[in-house]
Amino acid sequence: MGRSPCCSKEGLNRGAWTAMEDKVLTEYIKTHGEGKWRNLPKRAGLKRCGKSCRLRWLNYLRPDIKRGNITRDEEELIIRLHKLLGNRWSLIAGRLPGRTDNEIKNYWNTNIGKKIQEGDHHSKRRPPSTTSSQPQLQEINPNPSMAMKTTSPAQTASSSVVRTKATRCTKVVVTSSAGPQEHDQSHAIAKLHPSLTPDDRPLHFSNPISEEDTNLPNFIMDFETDGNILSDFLDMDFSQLFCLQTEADNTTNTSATGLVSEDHKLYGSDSQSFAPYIGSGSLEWLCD
DNA sequence: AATCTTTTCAACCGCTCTTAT
DNA sequence: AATAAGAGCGGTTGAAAAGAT
Repeated sequence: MGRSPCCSKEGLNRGAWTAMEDKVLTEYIKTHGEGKWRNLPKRAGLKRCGKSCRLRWLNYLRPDIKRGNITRDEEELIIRLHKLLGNRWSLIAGRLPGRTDNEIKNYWNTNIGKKIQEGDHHSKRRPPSTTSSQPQLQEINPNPSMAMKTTSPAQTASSSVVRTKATRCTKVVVTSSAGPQEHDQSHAIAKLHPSLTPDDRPLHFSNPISEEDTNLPNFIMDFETDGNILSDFLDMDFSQLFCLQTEADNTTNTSATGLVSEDHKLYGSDSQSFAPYIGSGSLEWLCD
């Protein structure tokens, strides 16, 4: 049986998108919104497959895309979520505001996965977040988007191909030390939520899982036995996880909301939604 | 400076899942 | 219930840039 192809593919442009195509697509979506991808190219006057348009929009043109290298915190989060979810990149991406599944997948394949394979991920402590070829641009460059991506469609009026590739940058002096990031998040959380009791602990999170005896498939099966729990879990804002230490360092009498760093501004402020799970120790396995 | 090798990541492909009819 | 269309996902590929020789 099989499905009919999403488009004839004949007479369609393929490969890298031009600035003009980006502009047309962006304008169209601004006016008409997302969706109806199959018909979109025809309506917008693009010689592209609908799937290609969707991908281009989701992975590059969307206004909320976060530019720049994956940060250490993001990498840790990816590793933890991957431990939990496996290669479900879209789910993982859903926990990292502004990051796309494709970006995370690529990052995993080129950095984390490789490290793990090479066995230099043994040190459970924070791995060198970025490989030698991936310095922390966000900590160095005030405008990471310029370092990471080339000109935006708006900047290039021509219809030349937009080179969106990141430029590799290996010779950078990183001034910030990694030391303070050796965080003990559960400690920080305990400081933030001293009032939480074991009664707050949801059933399915009551047994922290050590790295050694985690049988991931079984664990996920257990995890998924209660769809509501999983749903709630995935609704949490994991991005707040790596905000907590900083906050604990900065203040002891504020709630988990009202985070002020640059990244924090991007995130929602409902860390309370998972605080009960973490504060009770239920998710300490996620924090190592 | 030229050439080769490695790395990166945008884009493609094929499949599955969801929704509409 | 069956079928098709639409949408989304994850794996893979290949062009281009950077590094090595």
